[in-house]
Amino acid sequence: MSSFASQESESNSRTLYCRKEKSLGLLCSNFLALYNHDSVQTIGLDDAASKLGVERRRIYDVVNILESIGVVARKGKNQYLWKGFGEIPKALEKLKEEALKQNFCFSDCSKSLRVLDENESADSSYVKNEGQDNHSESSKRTDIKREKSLWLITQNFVKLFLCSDAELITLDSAAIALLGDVHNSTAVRTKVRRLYDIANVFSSMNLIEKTHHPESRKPAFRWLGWGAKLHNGSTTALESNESKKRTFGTEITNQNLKRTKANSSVHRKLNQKENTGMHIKLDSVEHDHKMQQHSKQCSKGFAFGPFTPTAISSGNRTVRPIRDWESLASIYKPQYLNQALSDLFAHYMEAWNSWYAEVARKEEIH
DNA sequence: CTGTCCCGCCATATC
DNA sequence: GATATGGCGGGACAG
Repeated sequence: MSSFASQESESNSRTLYCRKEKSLGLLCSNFLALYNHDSVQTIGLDDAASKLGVERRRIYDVVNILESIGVVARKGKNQYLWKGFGEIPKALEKLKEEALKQNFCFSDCSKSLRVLDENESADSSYVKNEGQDNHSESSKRTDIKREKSLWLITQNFVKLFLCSDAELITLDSAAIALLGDVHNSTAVRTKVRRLYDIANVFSSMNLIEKTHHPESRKPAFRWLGWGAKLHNGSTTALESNESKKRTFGTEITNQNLKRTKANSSVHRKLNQKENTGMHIKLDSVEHDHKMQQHSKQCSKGFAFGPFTPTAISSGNRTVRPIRDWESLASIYKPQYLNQALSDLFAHYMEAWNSWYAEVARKEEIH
């Protein structure tokens, strides 16, 4: 059957389609801002989808990524539990232990190590150890279904950072490392797509940061971590302070505008899946240069103001009243509640504040 | 052009 | 059967 759903792609839908407004990172920020309250216990997927103004499929993406670092946990059908950011340090610690245990570390320069990874032949001793409390509530035959991509990829991606001495990782190298097959270009491309998704979510949480290699100009990501970036490699520590609370504001809510799709051409392709066995092999390791200045992206999602859910009508009306630019500007002002982070970016904030004050003054005069 | 990555088809798991 | 979940990659976007 042919479904022409996009009829009104005439002059009406001439609207400015902005890809950024639909990004997973923004959606994640909105999601976090929506549920990061102490009163929140459960998260309904339908509720989230409608409140955030996105289709359900996207909620799965966000939730799966967040689940892999402990922020949420699956409770049941359509239901997730909000665990909070306090779980992140624990989750990261566990991931690191796991990674070390399974030889996940890669050194540098094309050294391939194996990661014990189960094949689908024998599904037996595969426990997900979900939750930091390991009490007797396992061993049910509720064996976790093959935790496929996103959840696993995310965890492995994190492990890559946690165990790597390289602080800059390109998505290509990560994909190859997580794939163990340098040759299958299609698989690598698909993996890279997923890594982009994850990277967007992590970037919105400031777990990682996008940069470039010093002179390679190649895009790469740097691990920021959740807490303070401590230089001495102290393994323990990790005093879970609840003060590490970042505010995830929402700038522009996701809208329902659709990308102008030409036609729903039914193309099919036999797919092959061949991601079993993992070889860690990362190269292109560069030493850290000095922090380059102002690598902030144009749209920081920090805000301190109250979250304003879309509250758009369930249809595709998508009328969002744009506030005045002053409040928008205030929203754009970076806000770090974390002490170390604010320390790190103090000069940024200073520069920003002075600039902002100047602009405000001029505006007033004007 | 390359890099990014949104969208949604449709396979699969689950009810 | 219906519904919930999410793998996957085409191809639109951004620079």
